[in-house]
Formats: sequence, structure tokens, C-alpha cells
Amino acid sequence: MHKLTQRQKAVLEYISDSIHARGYPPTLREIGNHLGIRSTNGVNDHLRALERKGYLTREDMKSRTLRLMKTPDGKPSSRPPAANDNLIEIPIVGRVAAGALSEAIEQPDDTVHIDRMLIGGQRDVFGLRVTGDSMIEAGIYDGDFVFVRKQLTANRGEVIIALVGDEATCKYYYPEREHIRLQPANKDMAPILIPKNDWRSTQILGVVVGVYRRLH
Amino acid sequence: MHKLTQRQKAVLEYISDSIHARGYPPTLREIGNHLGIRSTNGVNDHLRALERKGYLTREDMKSRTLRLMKTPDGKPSSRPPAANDNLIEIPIVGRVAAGALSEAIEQPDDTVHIDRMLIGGQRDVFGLRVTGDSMIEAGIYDGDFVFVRKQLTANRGEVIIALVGDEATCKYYYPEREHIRLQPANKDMAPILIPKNDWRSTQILGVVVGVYRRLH
DNA sequence: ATTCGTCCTGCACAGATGTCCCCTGTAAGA
DNA sequence: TCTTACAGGGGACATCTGTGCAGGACGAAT
Repeated sequence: MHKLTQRQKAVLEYISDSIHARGYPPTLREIGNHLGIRSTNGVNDHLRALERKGYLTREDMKSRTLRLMKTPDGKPSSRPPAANDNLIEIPIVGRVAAGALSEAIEQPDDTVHIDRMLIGGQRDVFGLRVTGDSMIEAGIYDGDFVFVRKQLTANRGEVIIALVGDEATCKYYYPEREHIRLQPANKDMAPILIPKNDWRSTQILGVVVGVYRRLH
Repeated sequence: MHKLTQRQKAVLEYISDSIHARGYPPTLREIGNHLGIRSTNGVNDHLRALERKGYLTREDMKSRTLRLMKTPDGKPSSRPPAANDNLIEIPIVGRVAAGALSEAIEQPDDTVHIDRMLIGGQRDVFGLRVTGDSMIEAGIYDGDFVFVRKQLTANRGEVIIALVGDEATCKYYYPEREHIRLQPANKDMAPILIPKNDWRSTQILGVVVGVYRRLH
């Protein structure tokens, strides 16, 4: 296995990026422009090196005919690079009103792909953006994404998404003798108590299986 | 939804075929050649029609810059891209010893795929499993994954991964007059003070751009 | 000391490619 | 009847783009 230099690797990565981001490979000049190489020949040198080392192929005298053969790690870079089964597509449903949840999942504003590894191989998962600080002591902050496995029941102490009125809310689940206690993780907030008479199982939307927060 | 003519559909299919089979879109003349259209203008007519109907987009005056937007059925054509387009492959480097980081990234034990949306389109990102409670008040718990953009500098107050001794540690970054202060988010823990003399920029491994926690 | 690979600048050039203009003809609507 | 969308021919033209040549600087290997 021929090793790549830093520079060659950067070229290869830019090509790969271009293909994935735009759908087509870059030209020599685009590569040069991106890496600060003023001469097309400088770029060509790299391409020849990459070609010689078996990382890509090209067709003569045609524009944008770069084809990746291997990733920088040396893994064969087949056409569908990450036609990965490890991925799950998760609809992000924003704020959700009553019956609208299922609809919202059908026509989501947005979807995210998550590695199955991160949600424990679950299925039937959707995502929600958290608003409010009610779970702050459980490390779930305003603006975080939570990933929720759809289910109608939950175990005591689990973090669930429940329907209260027509708002989706994120709380700890504590079923008790006379009522269901939805416990915030915030000492400034009082639990929500729902008499068992008023409680229908459909009010549990699911159990939180993952939390993601963007920083920076 | 605009309907396509037989001919337009054929053009669209050839473009799609070309992208999948060769990895890059065809030129006007390649399309014409394949469909028996002798004039580039004839082909251009079709492309304009397809563009107008929202099935593809192009960039002006650039070769092979066709991008499919929908399949002939009208489904959004995220087929090949969406499966991997928005994804970034992130190596998970466990606990990391001194110089070993770069190596660890080259030969990671494990990789995760993350939607670019979740890490803000960053590149050069790696993942770490957090051990310890030192950032607990920042909502980063023992066992969480943090996603880190590799970089050697950071802004005051950012959550960074730094090398202290030969351990990677996650802290707030506060450069001060005489020393660098690495501040835990845990009132029971003292900040780590590193005299500026002992500090090398290589000690910053990167800035945390995302946090993920599995629950349940 | 010499060779080799890497990594560039600069430039010229031919061939590849998209755009534009002017045409012909058909079929479907208004 | 007039207009519009479709389907194409033919060709001029400016620009894009890959290739090739001449060189230079550097570091590692021989």
C-alpha cells in the first residue's frame, strides 16, 4: 500500500468532498484554487501521483472525469461509499400539537441520519428539539435534540416525551398510586401531576434514547 | 408537478445512469450522442426544460455540472447523495495517550456517521468518549460522546479537548495573563493551571462542537 | 554527490464544452 | 388563427479545461 503525503491526502479529500457535496468532481483549477495552488500543473502532479498510487482514475482530455478508487485509509471506495445499513433516518418534528404527531412524522420539516450505534439499534425513532429548561439537571438543555423511540408505555424513572394538553413535554416518568407524576429535572419547577382517570396511554409519545447538543 | 415528455425522461435517465455508472455527469455532446441528437442545442433545449420543471440544476458555463433534483417519478432524488451526502464519518478514538492521537485517528477502533447538520458542517472532526464528571455542569456527563473539531487554537470560554500530561481532557478554555486555565464545570473540582511557559499550542487537540448521550 | 519524489510557478495550446442565434416542423390549446 | 411547448439541425464563439514543457526548491535516500 502506497502511503499518501499530507498534500496528496488533502487533494483526495477535496475531490471526495466535491463529489459528495455537489454531485460532480472538481476541475484542476478548482482543486488548485481550493488548496492555494496557482498552477494547474501543480495540481496535475498530485493527480498523477494519486493515480499512480491507485487512489483514483481519470479519462484523458475530459473535464471532471475523476473517479475515486480508494479512500485515504486505503479502503476501496466503491460507488456507494456509505450506502450504510448502520444508518437510520430520523424525522425531526419541531413543536408538536395533539394529534398532529403522526402527521408531523409523515411530513417532517427535516430529517437527520444517525448511526444506529448511537441509538442502540432502536427502530421507530423520531427527533424533537427541546425548548425550556425543565430537564436541565438531567443534562438536557434548551435547544438540544432528543431522539425518541415511539412507544406507549415506559418504565418508572425513564425520560419520556408526553403529551400534556396539546404540548409535547420532556420529563421523568413516575407512575404513582393516584396519579402519574411527570417530574422535571429542575429544582425550580414543580412536577406535573395527572390523575390516573385523566391519563390515557396515548399520552406517552415515547422514551428518550439519545440527546444531542450542538456547541460552538 | 410538471410532467415530463418521453424524450425528456430519457435524457434525465441517461444523466442519472451516467452519474451512477461513472461517477460524474455527462456533457451536452455525450447526451446528444447517446440519444441520437446531433445538435448540442437540441440537448440544451431538453436540459432547459428539465431545469425549468425542477428536475435538475446546473451551473453556468461549467462542464458536467448537472445535478439531479428529482427522479422522473417526482421523488426528490436524494437517492445516492442523502444516503451519504450529508454524512461525515467520524473516527472514535477512545482514551488517548500523548502523541498517539494522530495515529489513533488514522487507525480508529470505530467510526460513527453523523449528519453534517448536527456538527454544523465542520470537517476534520473526531469523537471521544468522555470519562469523569468534570464537565457535568456543562451538561457533559461520564460516558457521553463528544465530537471535536481538530484545531490548535480556541477562543476564550470554549469547551476544548486538551492534552494534559498524556491524557486528553475536556475543559473550558481560559487563557490568562500568566497561565492557561482549564476550567472544569464542576464546583467540586479545581481548575488546572498551566504556566504559559509550559504551554505549547499542540496541547489543544480541538474544540468540542457536539455532545451526544445515550439514554435508556 | 546524485538521484528521486514531492510540490510548486508560469505559460502556451489544442481540444472540450456551454451558450447563443437562426432555422424547420409538429401537435395541442386558446 | 395565433400562440405555446416540443423536438431538432447547423454553426459561430468564448470560455473552460487538461496537457505539456521549462524550471526551481527542498528533503530523503543511495
